[in-house]
Amino acid sequence: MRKPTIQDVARHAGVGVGTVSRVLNNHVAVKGATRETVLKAIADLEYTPNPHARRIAGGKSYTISVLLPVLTTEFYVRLLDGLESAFQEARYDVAIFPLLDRSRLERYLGSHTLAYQADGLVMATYNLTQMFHERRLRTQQPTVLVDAYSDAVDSSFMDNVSGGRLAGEYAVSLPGQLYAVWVETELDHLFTTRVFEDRRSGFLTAVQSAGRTVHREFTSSFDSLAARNTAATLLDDAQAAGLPCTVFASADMLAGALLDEVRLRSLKIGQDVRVIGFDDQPWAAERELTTLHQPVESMGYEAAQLLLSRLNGYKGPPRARRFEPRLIVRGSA
Amino acid sequence: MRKPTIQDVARHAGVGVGTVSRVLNNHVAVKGATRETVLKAIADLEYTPNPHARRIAGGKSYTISVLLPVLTTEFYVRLLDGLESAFQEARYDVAIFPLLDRSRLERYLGSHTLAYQADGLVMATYNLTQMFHERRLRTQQPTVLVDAYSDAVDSSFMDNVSGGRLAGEYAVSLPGQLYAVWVETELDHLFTTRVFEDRRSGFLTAVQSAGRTVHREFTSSFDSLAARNTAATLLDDAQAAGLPCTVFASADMLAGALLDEVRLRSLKIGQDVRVIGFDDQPWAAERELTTLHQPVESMGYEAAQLLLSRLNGYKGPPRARRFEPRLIVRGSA
DNA sequence: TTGTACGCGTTATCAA
DNA sequence: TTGATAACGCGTACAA
Repeated sequence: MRKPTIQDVARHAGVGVGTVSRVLNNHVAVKGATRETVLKAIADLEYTPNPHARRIAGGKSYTISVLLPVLTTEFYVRLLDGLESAFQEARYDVAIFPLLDRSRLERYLGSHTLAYQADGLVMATYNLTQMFHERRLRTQQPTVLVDAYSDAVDSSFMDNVSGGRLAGEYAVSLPGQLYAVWVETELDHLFTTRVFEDRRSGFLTAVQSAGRTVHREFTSSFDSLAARNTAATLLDDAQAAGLPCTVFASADMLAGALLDEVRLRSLKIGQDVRVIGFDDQPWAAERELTTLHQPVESMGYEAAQLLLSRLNGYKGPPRARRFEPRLIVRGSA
Repeated sequence: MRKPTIQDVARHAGVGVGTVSRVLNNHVAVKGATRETVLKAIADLEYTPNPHARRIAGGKSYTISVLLPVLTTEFYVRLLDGLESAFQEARYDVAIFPLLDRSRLERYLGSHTLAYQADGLVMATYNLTQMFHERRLRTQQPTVLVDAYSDAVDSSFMDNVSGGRLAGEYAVSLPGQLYAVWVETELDHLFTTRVFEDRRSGFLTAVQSAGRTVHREFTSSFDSLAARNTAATLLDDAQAAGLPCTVFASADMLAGALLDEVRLRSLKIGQDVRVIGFDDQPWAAERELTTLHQPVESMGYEAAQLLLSRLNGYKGPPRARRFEPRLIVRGSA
């Protein structure tokens, strides 16, 4: 049997196709009763609109491209949840583009591909808008940054400076020397992010305001081996300098490595060594990790709203939506 | 200025729209001269066909969904190169779906989304067809497996048994004890792959045929920290048992960790410890790693061809395209 | 070998 | 508030 069309629904409901379309798109000018009739007909026939027909009739693609780093972090799953729920409400499809390599990115956005057809772009973590200015990308769609900030386009992001500050303020209230571990910014100047610099500057500010200093800082790449090595080096230093100590690990992954290493050395977490993470990964609760929780879904949802308003014609200057992290105190600190 | 349509091209070339369409779709019945005229008009106007209009007129989506594990390996970049080049020739768009989590997969394929609309599915590495049988996914599109095998659907894959055998045959020709490191198969029975079992069975077969035995086997998760730990444990054992030894590391990443650890212990690579990897990652050449090279692009290209033939109506039984790895001998063994 | 005309399933417009 | 109908841009019979 053929897939039902809007015509079938209209006939079944005894109305015109225009009315069905209006119901589908939540137009105001539909009487409650007829709306019900139409909705019932849609359910009866198990009708689903043909997206391609919409796209050609509407002159839009009703598609948003989301450019994502290739990382299996819970973070991006949650971010997508927020983005997708907002776009779904507005009947937009979401196409995900993993940022596998630079040449692929240029190819994707350069020509007649799906991403190019998209009505809007969401860029997560990396601010790729500089490529636009370099004229390497010709894309002109409305763009929103999420988990990143720029004064050139709309953005929705966590206040990482504030997160660092919260960590710092809490850290100085604890006894012992202060340590910090940062994540190395990526080498390619294109795929770069400022979140770790921000966390650092917030943390240092708080520490200085309290008249304290950070005993030693470390930098590690975002990699479990590097994290483990860094944790070992840090603890060597701390044990030599004398415990207790408090470590701000600017990502839960780094904090996890520290927890491992502390256990390995039979030291007491939350006593000899206090650890503050960042992210509140799903495992953070069971490992009793004190960390900063980010409202990731909200951040995604809001980013989507910013983009949707542009698609609906909003022309104002770039807007920034700043979200605040929350310190979750658990056993590790 | 408005985006040019097929009408504009026809007018500019002084032909009918039908002719332009035929040129676009490589139909045979077009005279060489008129084809040239049309092509020139297309170039002059910088015309690009509207994919949505095609989709509705043709009744197909001209889109292929590729389901990929979220791994930044060179492997998947190359695989996509092969897939995309084939699909592009046939004027199909490719949508990438990162396998972020299980629920997202179900959502993607479950209803009115982009993936569902696709004319065909490519599944890389993981064989998700069992979900279809469990009726968790209702998708009925033609499907092809790449880097995985199943007798239920078309597949294009490397002969990992043969790769293991090649490694084994070479390994037994070298002096010293034999070691092997395997990659732990994932826990979730859904996201699982047989490639490492296959490499193992091929390797063991070759070793046994030569009347030799593997001194000790290790298993590591696909993670640089675990790889490093495994490398250390292995070398402890090997140094105690007496060098030289030969190690088959079933993935270059594992081999790389071994190389690091060997250097750390001031042992001689290719002399005290011989290492054979698998994958031929870009860095393998400069690190002088003996490894197995996979024709990844070809594998992707062929997978695409298998799927395209189904889309063009081919109804035969599932076909398997087997590719052979090639041993690249370098300094490490 | 080529041009014309119709149909695909929507949205948008306009008159009722 | 609604229904009829004209686009939207392309593929494809069918006729020439």
